[in-house]
Amino acid sequence: MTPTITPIDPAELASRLRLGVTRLARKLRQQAEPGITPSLLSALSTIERAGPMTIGELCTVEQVQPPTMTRLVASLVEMGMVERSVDPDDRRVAWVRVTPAGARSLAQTRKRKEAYLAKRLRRLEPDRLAVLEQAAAILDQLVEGES
Amino acid sequence: MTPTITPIDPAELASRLRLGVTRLARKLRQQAEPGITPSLLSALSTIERAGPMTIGELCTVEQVQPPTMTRLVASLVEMGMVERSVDPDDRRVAWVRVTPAGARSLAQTRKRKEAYLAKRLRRLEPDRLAVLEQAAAILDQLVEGES
DNA sequence: TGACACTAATTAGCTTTGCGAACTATACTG
DNA sequence: CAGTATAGTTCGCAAAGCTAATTAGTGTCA
Repeated sequence: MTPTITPIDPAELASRLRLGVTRLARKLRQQAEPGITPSLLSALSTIERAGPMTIGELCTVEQVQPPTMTRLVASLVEMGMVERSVDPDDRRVAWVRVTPAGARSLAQTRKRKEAYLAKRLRRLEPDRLAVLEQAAAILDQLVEGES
Repeated sequence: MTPTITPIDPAELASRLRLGVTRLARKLRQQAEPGITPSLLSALSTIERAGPMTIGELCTVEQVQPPTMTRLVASLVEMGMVERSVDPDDRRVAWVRVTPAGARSLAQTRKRKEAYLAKRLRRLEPDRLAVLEQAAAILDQLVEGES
């Protein structure tokens, strides 16, 4: 479908992709449940997926500076979603891990949070879904190899 | 390429797409030039693209509540990027349009702002670029038909 | 005409998220 | 042991978003 003969201009694509991504991100942000915000959810979700990890690792994955992550983690701890512990070998390091309550909340919350997007995705034809499926993987890589 | 036989689960895709989009949006935000922020640029860009428009129309396109857009437009006016005028037929309505200075700044700024993304896109193989090209269009539609 | 409802945009006040700079505590190294 | 490096934290600030309440202008209809 739509085989592209003319080479794609990365700058042009960057322009359009940036707009689309920014708007979708904004729309997703609006779907936040009361209590857990998108940033908190994103961090929590990463912690669950990547297992116990340090604040620094979290910063890298979440593309956020340390002060921001310190605050996000503090919120999650206060909510009982996450536990901190000091590394016995290097006491500067803080490990974080999801609590059972956190995992439970994550499952429920994730479902609701993504309902908005899923609802819209369900209206798409299968081949468009397939495009987005591939795009999701590419987007991940795009940000991953990072300085 | 990569024909998907198994049907794609929209919920699953929603999860991954949300993470990728959120992170990329965050990374893009960090590339802001001093002076013009991503939100301002997005609004300015929309005004240029969609011609003179009202604040309300801008809110719809930008997926933002009126108070937010009022503030963004006020900033743009203060910077001389945009001009406001009162609709003579309905004096509640405010029209906004890009000034020549705004267009100029937009061209420069856009180039720099998208350099980050374009730089990464250039590392991709053509067929991956093609996927993102299609994805960009789909993302636009996804948010467009909206309640 | 005058009262009432509706609409476009603004103002006010709050929250979240992000940053950089400066600091603390711990670990490493020569 | 002095100096340097590293992991997180605290502080203060700014941007961007929201809701609720307000202002100003339009439209309706009795």
